[in-house]
Amino acid sequence: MNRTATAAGPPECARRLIQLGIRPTPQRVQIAALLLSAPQHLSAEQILAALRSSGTRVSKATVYNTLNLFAARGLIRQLSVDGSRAWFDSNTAVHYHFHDTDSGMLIDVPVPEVEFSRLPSPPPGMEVAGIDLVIRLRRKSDTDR
Amino acid sequence: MNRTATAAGPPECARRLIQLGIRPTPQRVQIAALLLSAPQHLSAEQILAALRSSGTRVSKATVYNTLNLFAARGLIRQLSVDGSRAWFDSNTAVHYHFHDTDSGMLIDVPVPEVEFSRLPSPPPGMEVAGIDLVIRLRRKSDTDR
DNA sequence: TTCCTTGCAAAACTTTTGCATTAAA
DNA sequence: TTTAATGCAAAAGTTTTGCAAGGAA
Repeated sequence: MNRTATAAGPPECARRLIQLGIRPTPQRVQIAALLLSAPQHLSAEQILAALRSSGTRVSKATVYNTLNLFAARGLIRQLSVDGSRAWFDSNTAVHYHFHDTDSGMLIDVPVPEVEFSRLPSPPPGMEVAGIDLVIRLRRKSDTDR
Repeated sequence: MNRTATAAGPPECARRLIQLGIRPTPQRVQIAALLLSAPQHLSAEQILAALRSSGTRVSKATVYNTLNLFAARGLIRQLSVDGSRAWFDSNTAVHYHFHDTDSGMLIDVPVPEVEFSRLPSPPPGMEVAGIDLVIRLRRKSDTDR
């Protein structure tokens, strides 16, 4: 089973939604097609703007409802890298992120590029549900080069 | 120089604010004293409530202004572990976190408990400003034990 | 018919801002 | 006297909710 985002047209998206038990309404299929067209990070507002400018009729509430639904079913992943807004990541494979502090841009870091030689054991009765790693970047200052 | 939060009364807090070039007004000293009384994670609203219930007269705007100021000067650290609100961490030493997905609670993970044997190099012209690691926890389900 | 989905507006929540007032250097 | 900090309320930004209307099963 392919868990990473791959280019997918609306028909393929509709199929994937059905697999997840999600009724493939036009709005949902459009949102899925946009997100899954490539591995990327989009905000709710960006998705709303993109859909509307491409002629899709959709409301803000539906965008949020749909994104939350997709995230709950594991089709996408919600990220909290800065406090200002949520980012929705179409790459659901386990991976990490670079975060450019200046521009706010996110860049995927594939799993093989990070290796933990030591991790703490979770408290009793708890288990690890996932690991979020954000490597914060800043522009090199001229004096440092 | 001690960079970790340590129990500190108002006089010691005032001294520390002055060191950082921050004028030690009563509100600022109270907020610092609350946060630095122990390593902990507090939200702006929690801080406002705690100060008011202890008799300190302070406004919401001042709490936010002060927390942002403290974070900018490195006295505390702002965390984005869930999208809903900012958490302010009085432990400014480099460290990581456990995050209990159910309760929302945060637990510090000291640096020695995590070891990276491999990390990606930053893109050209960029340097690493910091690493945020959040280990998300969930209650072990009964069937798993 | 029955259930689910959508859209719209309003509400809720967190955080920031404008501005008059107050306090400190 | 001059600058900086505070408080209040309003504004701004993001996300959620209530509810009527529409559409699919």
